[in-house]
Amino acid sequence: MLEDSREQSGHPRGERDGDRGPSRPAIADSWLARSAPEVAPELVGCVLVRRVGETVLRGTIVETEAYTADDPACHAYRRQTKRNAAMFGAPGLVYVYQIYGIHRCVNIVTLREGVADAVLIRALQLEACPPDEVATTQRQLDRLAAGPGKLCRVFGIDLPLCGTRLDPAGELWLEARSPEFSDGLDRGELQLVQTARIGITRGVEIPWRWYLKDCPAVSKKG
DNA sequence: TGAAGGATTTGT
DNA sequence: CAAATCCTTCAC
Repeated sequence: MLEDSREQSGHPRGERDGDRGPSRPAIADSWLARSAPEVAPELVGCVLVRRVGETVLRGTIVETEAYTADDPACHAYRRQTKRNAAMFGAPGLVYVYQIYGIHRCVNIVTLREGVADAVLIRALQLEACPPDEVATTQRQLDRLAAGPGKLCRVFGIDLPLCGTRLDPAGELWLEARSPEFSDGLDRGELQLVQTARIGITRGVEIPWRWYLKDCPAVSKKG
């Protein structure tokens, strides 16, 4: 079991006390062996964990989108290429791509090897400000990972991670929803909203975007 | 071999 | 609403 990184002394601001709880169980590849539209809403509430050296960053997923092999918006819709090859891999692989020459976006590959299904992680709710970031207000912290490009920048997710496997012993992995999050959904205190996907030109009508209602860390408008 | 354009973000 | 910015993808 992975221990949280020890608290670094000397961070005068931005650190909060919410990062000491026990880690949730890591999500198994078998759990991801379902179609992307099935997995995507269930990934909301799960935690994306990133380790870079001694630093461990955690963020609750609050917005996702699903892409499938027969979906015209999918990068792998036409055929397998060098860029999208990871999407054809086994569930539990990571697919990272560069967009507009500037940003990176990260996907979780689902379903099964040979079929290009993946879930785009679009926004994270951070519990604490990463050491290299600046967030003096709660609002700034909320917006730090509010978007697929922003969360990759904050988590240091780049192209070398493309094709690697989610692994609690590695640099990137997923943890299951907390009981509190699941209870919140059960009680209706937390609600998932399903809408059309954002920023695409094909498959525009397909409603495969999910986000946490009223969450301040969701990209654009909730 | 070349050009178009993209699962975005930011500022005007 | 347009720029930034780069490399994959697809057409010639």
